[in-house]
Amino acid sequence: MADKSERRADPLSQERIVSAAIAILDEGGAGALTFRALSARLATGSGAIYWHVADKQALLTAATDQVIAQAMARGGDGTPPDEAIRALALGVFDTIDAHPWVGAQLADDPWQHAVLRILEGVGAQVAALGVPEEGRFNAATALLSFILGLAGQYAVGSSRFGGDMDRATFLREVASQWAQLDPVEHPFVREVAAQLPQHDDRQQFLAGVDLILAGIERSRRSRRTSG
Amino acid sequence: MADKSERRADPLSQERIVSAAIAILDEGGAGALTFRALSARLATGSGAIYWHVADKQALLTAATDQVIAQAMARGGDGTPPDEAIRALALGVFDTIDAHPWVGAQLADDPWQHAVLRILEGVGAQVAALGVPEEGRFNAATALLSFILGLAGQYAVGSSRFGGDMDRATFLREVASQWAQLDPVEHPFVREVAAQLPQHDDRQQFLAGVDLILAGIERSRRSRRTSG
DNA sequence: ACCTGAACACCGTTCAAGT
DNA sequence: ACCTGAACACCGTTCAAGT
Repeated sequence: MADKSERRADPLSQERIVSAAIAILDEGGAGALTFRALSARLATGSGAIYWHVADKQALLTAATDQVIAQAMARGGDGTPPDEAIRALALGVFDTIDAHPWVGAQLADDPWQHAVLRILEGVGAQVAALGVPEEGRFNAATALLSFILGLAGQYAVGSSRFGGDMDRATFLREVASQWAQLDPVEHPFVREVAAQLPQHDDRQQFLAGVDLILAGIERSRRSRRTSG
Repeated sequence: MADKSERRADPLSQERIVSAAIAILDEGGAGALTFRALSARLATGSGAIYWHVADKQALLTAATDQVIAQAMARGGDGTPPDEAIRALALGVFDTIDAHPWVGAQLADDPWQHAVLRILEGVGAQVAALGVPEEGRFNAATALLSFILGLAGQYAVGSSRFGGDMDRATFLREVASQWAQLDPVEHPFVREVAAQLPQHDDRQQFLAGVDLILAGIERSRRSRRTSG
C-alpha cells in the first residue's frame, strides 16, 4: 500500500527533510511548501525540522541545489564545447520544466551554490571554446543570465496554468490577448503574437543560446584578427 | 513639516495606492509592503484598499508597470538601433538598480504588461536593425531574457546587502568565498573570483548585450549571404 | 541530542456594519 | 459608493517541556 508519508521509525535528517520538501514542491508548487505540510508528511512536529534546517530559505536553497546538482551531473565528455553548452543549457531548461519552482528559486538568490554550479559548467566550456581569460567571465555570465532569464520565464508560464490547461492552449490565449493590444503602442508585440501559438519553447531557447554563441565566436575572431 | 502619510482629506484611488506602495517598496524592499503598512501610510482602513485594488499581486503588477513605463518613456529617437538597444537595456538596468524589488517582480510574472513594454521596445529596434520578420521574435526574446536575467541577478545582490555594506565590499566578500571553493569541482569560478572585485556591473551588462547584438548581426549576415 | 506542539507575532483577505 | 476595523484562516519561527 503506497503511503506518501514516511515511517516515523527512521530519524529525521537534513536529507530526508530536503527530499520531502522537493516532493511537496513538485506536487503543489512553491505555495504548497509549509512547515506544517512538511512536518505532517514527515510525521513529526513542526519544530523538529528546525533542529536540522536553519529556516525556510535554507531549505529552499538546499532543495534547489540538490535538483541542479543532479542536472549538472549529466556531463557531456568528449563533445565539442558548443555542443556541450547547448546540452548543459537544455539540461537546466528541462530541469526547470520538471520542477518549475526551481526557476523562481534560482532567480531569487543568484549567489546560491546551484547558480555557481551552472556558472562553473558554462565557464569550463567557454574556456574550451578558446575564449581568452579576460573575456570568459563576461561570456559565461551572459550565457548564465540568458539561461536563468528565459528558463524562469518559461517556468512561470508553465506552472501557473499547469492544472487548468496545457501549454498550447495557454499560448493561444496569450496570443489573442497580444493581438488585441493598441497597434500604435505595441506594433511589435502584435506582429509577434501570430508566431506565438506555433512556437516551440525549446527551439526558442536554443536559438537564444546559438545567438550568444555566435556573438562569442565573432568577438573571439575579431580579437584574434586585430591582436 | 514633512509628513510621509497622506492627508486623509483626499479620497483613495488606484493611483494614490500604487504611489504609496512604490514608496514603501523603495524604502523597505518587497518585505515591507503589507496592507497594514499601506493603510497606515494612507491613513485608511486596511479593507478600504480592496475597493480599488483586487489583491496584493495586482498591486505589485501595477507598481511595476508604472516604474517600467517611466523608464521606457525615455525613447532615443534618431539614434541607430544598436545604440538604442544599449540605451534601453541600460535604462532597465538602472531602473532595477533604483528599485530593486522590480527585478524580482519582473521575473515573477513574465506575462505582465511591464515585460511587454520592454519586449516592445527591444523588438522595434531589432526590426530597425534589419532582422527579417521570422528572426525577430527569437532575437528580441533573447535580449529580453538576458536583460531580465542579469538585471534580476544584480538587483538581489545590491538590495540584500544594501544596508550593511556597499557593492564593492560585498563583491570582495563573495570573491573570497569563491576563492575558497574546491579547486577540482570549481576551477572556473575560482579563476573568475579574481576578476570579481574590480568588475563593473554596468560594463558587464553592456558586454552581454553586445555579445547578443554581435550574434544577431552575424546570423543576419550569414542569412543574407546564403539566401 | 533530538523531538513535541502550543504559543507568538505576524500575514492577506473578507465582511458586517457604518457613512 | 466608499470606507472601517474586527475577525478568519493562515503563515514562519520560538521555546518550555518532554524523552
